[in-house]
Amino acid sequence: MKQAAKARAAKGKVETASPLGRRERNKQEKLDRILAAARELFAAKGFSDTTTQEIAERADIGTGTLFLYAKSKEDLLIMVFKDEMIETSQTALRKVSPDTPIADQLMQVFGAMVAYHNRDLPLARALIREITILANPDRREDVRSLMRIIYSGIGDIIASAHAREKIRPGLDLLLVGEALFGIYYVGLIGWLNGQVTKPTFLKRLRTKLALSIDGLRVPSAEPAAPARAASSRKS
Amino acid sequence: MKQAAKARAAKGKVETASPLGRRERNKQEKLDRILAAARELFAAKGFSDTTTQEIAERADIGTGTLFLYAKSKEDLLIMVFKDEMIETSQTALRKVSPDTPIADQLMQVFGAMVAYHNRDLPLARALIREITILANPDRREDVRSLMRIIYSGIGDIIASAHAREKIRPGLDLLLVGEALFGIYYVGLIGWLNGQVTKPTFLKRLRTKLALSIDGLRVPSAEPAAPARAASSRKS
DNA sequence: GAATAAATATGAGTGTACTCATAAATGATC
DNA sequence: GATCATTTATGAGTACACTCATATTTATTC
Repeated sequence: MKQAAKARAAKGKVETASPLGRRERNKQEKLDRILAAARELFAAKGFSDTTTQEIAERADIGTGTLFLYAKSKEDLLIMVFKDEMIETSQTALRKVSPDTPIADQLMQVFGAMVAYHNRDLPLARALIREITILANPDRREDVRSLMRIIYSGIGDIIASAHAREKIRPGLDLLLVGEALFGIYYVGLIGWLNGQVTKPTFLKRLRTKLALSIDGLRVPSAEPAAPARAASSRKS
Repeated sequence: MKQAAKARAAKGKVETASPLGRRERNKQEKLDRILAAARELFAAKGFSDTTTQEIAERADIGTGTLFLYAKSKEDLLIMVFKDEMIETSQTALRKVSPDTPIADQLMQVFGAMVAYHNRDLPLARALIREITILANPDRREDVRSLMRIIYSGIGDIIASAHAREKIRPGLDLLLVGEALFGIYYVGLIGWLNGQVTKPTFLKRLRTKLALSIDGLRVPSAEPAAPARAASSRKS
């Protein structure tokens, strides 16, 4: 990989030498290489110490090409993070007994996320970082896709729990998704802030979660359309 | 102001012409000018369309000097925003009758914040934007001060309500602060996202707030030290 | 296989937040 | 008022995310 990039850089434009240019490879392959490069570099050097140049180089593409596949550097992060987050939560859920109450199931998943966060900060911070998109009104579309990812991951959990009849039918998935994300977020702040210890945080979290789930009303008038994206993943 | 800056730019280094250079002014004056310049420009052009060069020019200082008074462009935003947010919440609270239940008082304050947000988006977005600090571990100190601001503002509200005996003594202020901030945050996402209408959001908010306040347990073992910063503002 | 159109790739170029070596001002001591 | 030390100011310079005019490949039609 590195060698290929170097060769390219040394030779300048390859025109007649290699009949197999990089363009015979299809878009998916290229995207895969980009994401792999990003994942490796983010994990090795951290997000802010990784430059888009480096990612492009490692993926063996031009600088500009990178931005045909991702709208921004942060876009790359969320793409990489998405898979890991969903995988983490689903792996955690698989270990939980079906008899466990829903609140505890969610706690397990959340615990796994937290553990993952501790293990691999540079990637996990993507979620928080990406939120900055909110500050830029031109990029609402990105926010929507971010939320779709989050709802998708959390929605899967809820849907799974629902299939085991541990949750009331008709519960507004979106609402729970929001609450869980919000709790995750708020907890993170307090935690990083150093003002709340881990056990305290987890205790509070448990309380809030129980409240959120046991106390929620099902909004009967609303069709709850936005949440459908989450449940349509595997139905 | 503009003229002064222009004159400076035209002449280059002013050495003998004006015996009253800018250095006779003390730091506070300079900071005030910087914040005023930032406030005006952010409001007029928006955050991202305002350059640090412009702010420096309007404040009649060098580019580098700006960064002696604020660690970053976003730092300026949070400084400007802090005052307005606290003022907004306190003004709102002043209009509420003492007989109003605490949940409704909070709702009033929150409504004022939302109204403010609608009225002056560029500044209000600072709060969300500043959260990006979390992504940079070198700036934990900044996060702490941000949270102190938020707790301070919300803490004042709670403290005030508490003085009117509409809230149980011993209620964990920090917890409520977290919850309110989290709710604000989550609501904002859904709102900007266009997936939740304003009335729906406010209805949900009311439900959640009631839950947070009526359902919370007071953690008796904890001294609740972090919340003290909020109440020490005026005691 | 020539000609044309459409899609995709490229990297030098651009804008801007932030830095840093240098300079100026201020204060202290004699 | 000369000398040194400390604080504060400066703007040209730097680094890096992202753009855009141009080039290259692929697809299509004859």
